[in-house]
Amino acid sequence: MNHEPASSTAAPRRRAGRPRSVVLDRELIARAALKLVAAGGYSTLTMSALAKSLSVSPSALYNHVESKQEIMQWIQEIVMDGVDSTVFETLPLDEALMAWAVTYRDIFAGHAPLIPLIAVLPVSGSPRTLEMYEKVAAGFTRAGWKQEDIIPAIVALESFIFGSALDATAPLDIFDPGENTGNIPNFEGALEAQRATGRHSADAAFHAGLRAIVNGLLATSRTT
Amino acid sequence: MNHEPASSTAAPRRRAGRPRSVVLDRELIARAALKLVAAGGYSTLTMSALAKSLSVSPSALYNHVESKQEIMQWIQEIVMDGVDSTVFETLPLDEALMAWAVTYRDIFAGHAPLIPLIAVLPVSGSPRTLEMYEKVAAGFTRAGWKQEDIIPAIVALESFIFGSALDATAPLDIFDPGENTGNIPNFEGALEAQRATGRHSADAAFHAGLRAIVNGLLATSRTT
DNA sequence: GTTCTAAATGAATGACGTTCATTTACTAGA
DNA sequence: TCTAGTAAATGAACGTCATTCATTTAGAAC
Repeated sequence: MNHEPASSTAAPRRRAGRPRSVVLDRELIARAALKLVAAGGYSTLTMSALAKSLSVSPSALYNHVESKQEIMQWIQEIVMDGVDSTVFETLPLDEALMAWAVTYRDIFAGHAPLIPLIAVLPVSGSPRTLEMYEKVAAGFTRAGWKQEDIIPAIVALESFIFGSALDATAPLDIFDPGENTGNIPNFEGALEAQRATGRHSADAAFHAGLRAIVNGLLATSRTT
Repeated sequence: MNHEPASSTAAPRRRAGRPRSVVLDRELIARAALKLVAAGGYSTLTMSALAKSLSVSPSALYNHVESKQEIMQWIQEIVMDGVDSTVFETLPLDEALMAWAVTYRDIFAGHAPLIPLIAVLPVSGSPRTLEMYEKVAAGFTRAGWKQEDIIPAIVALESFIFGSALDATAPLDIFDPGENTGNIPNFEGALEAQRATGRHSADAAFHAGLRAIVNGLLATSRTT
């Protein structure tokens, strides 16, 4: 992971404008947006706040960006770059999948608003995401998987990861039945027993689920 | 599934107003909202469109609703009611989980914008959701599961289901690498092989993943 | 008939994201 | 050195939202 600035479209060269100290470009905007998000969450990421943080007027951003969505995509690429997919080159498939999934979920738990976007976004716009897929696919191939089973396995894992990342942002007491108690003995019993373990239910669920899905996938995999 | 009107707070009785034909109430608003969504998707669900569909001014809605979010929660309850969780009373656990998960995903694939909401919403506000959890928990209990493992298993399954529902809304060609071809032989090979099967990759992934996670959970389950 | 009150009104507000005509100031070519 | 040409920034709009609020309306209760 961790690439250079990597602007797929050549960065605009200093040309003109006002007595500006710097000229906006993709990298600058994306970094500023990420900083804003890091400081105050996604609700503080507005075009005017972003512009202000760059000492520029909101409309100036539109010389470099088509829409706010595009900025979200830039952020997504940077964030995705934090996912460690080198593990597929060093670990056996099952361990690599587990390690990869853990970092993947942890990172996107802090960027939940990106998830509905990513799930629907063509990968063609994100070279780094493609690189990640390549490394994962290589891991499956090396383990002898049938080619046609690889994409579904990756997508299934990602679905679980994204769902778990969303879940990780839920409040701790999300399952508290409140006043609606009485008719739900099995659920309440399970809830109490889970509570007694002292574990975060989201974490317990993610790890149990991850083990299950990885084992399950490997158990049913047909090799070439 | 399928309950009566079920307004937890008593419905406001006809009291006064204008020469209105009907008085707004929770059920009426929720149904109108759902109808709007069914007709034009979530982007068409605005407070003024909703008000117009009820022949009322937007501000009138706020006599019955705290916020648009609350309307979304009402919709969520109705939608959740469509998930069939009676299967746990008739089928063995593994089959019941599969059947339940399939309807769960299919239904929420048509209501993706609800997912980020649900994942974070306290269940205390939704009696029907609690009822569903009770049925699922009962299924696990009946199969002899350790109580403390039940909640994590349910949460893991739900995470996978929600992630898959989001994924189901993605465009068919989401994985098309576009111009970024060349350095990704393993991924492209896997993609081509998957394409050749003629299956929707989202569907293939969901079914493969579901089988894997259910088998994996049952394989590692410790019973009482 | 007077009072009480739930409900509806419509005008106004304040965030947003986004557009556009206009201006600014650097660069390249004559 | 002068002159276009042009990337970039400006600020004043817009349109679309959700939401608020003072005011009005008209049944119900006594």
